[in-house]
Amino acid sequence: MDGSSPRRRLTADDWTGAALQAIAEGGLDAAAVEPLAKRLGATKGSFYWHFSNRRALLDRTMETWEKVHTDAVIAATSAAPAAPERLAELLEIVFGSIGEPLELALLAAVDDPSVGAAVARVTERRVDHVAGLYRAAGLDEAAARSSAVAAVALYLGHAQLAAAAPSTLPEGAAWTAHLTRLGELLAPRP
Amino acid sequence: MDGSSPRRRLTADDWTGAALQAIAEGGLDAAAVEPLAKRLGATKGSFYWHFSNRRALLDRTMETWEKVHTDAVIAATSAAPAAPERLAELLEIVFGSIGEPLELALLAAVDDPSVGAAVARVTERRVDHVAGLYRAAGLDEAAARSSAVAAVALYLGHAQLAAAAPSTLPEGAAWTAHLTRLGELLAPRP
DNA sequence: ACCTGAACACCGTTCAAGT
DNA sequence: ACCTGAACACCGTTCAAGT
Repeated sequence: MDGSSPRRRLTADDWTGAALQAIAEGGLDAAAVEPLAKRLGATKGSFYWHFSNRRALLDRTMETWEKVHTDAVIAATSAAPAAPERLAELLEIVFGSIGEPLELALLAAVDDPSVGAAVARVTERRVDHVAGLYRAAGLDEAAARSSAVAAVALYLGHAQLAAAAPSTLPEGAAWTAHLTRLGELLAPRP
Repeated sequence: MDGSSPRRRLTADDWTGAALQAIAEGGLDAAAVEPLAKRLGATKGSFYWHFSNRRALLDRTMETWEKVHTDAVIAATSAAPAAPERLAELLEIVFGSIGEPLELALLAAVDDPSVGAAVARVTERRVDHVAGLYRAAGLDEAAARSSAVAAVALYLGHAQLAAAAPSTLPEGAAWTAHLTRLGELLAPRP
């Protein structure tokens, strides 16, 4: 009986952790100071000791997400040497992560400045990374970048369809395979 | 001096019109009852005569957008007979509309139930329409649908990149042409 | 029929006061 | 150093009262 219930003193990480959980469960709006305080068994006044305002909380929360999530994805896809065969593998990993509640909630909330900026940074890193793979597969700089942007756009659009209009999506492994094949098609070479 | 400034009595359409304008300018949050009332020179009480609550306003606003926007796009792309050559033309029209402030604001606000539902319905219609074009181009039902979903996903993702990380996008007509070419590549046929 | 004005709830923010 | 409690502003919502 120690790490579970109402501790007396809180850290900033307690607030960002609660925020991430709230966002995954109820969208960005759920990360409101008063509800979070209730969830943590504290008062709003306590919050304002750790953060200057709600915006600061969201910024710090997105920083955390950025580090944990992006680094994980990039690490997972850059462990082995870059090669044409790795392309399909990477895209499978990327397209396979579609549907995580937190990521869907964040994509749906790019309206918000903190979320929008973080998603933009993460997206840029993804594009860079995928462009590197296309380069390693033999494309020149410009073609690699165009193909990478198209691949990431396809991924983002698919995630949005999954979130906003799931009934439109074809189902099953055949569709995933189709998407993966598309990722390779995006590169304009015979 | 009649149709311009502070009329005495307002209609529901005045409120939805003001809402659309506010959303395009400042995002969904800008469509708040009090600011809209100020913009229209009325009180919040007046709003609640025309609508039961803010949600009802957003629903009706999205209905308006749905009719005006989608019908326009579909009409513009279904006037001529469906044919393989029309595919590139349609995709050019669709990809060309990327960047309209209102559409970007709505895509960024799919978080909201009213906006999310409307965007979902519009997206489904777009998929149906594009699938019809792929069928007319010779694909069978399943392949046409997969290709249509992929094309729309590519469109949505591109719009999201334009909104959230514009600096990532390659520039100019060459890139638009690349996208258009991709739309055709999405259909798996030699 | 359409609108005003005052009221209340909820959440963001501040701050004096407590431990 | 960290937190409570009361206060105030802003926006959503209600409603009695006006025209």
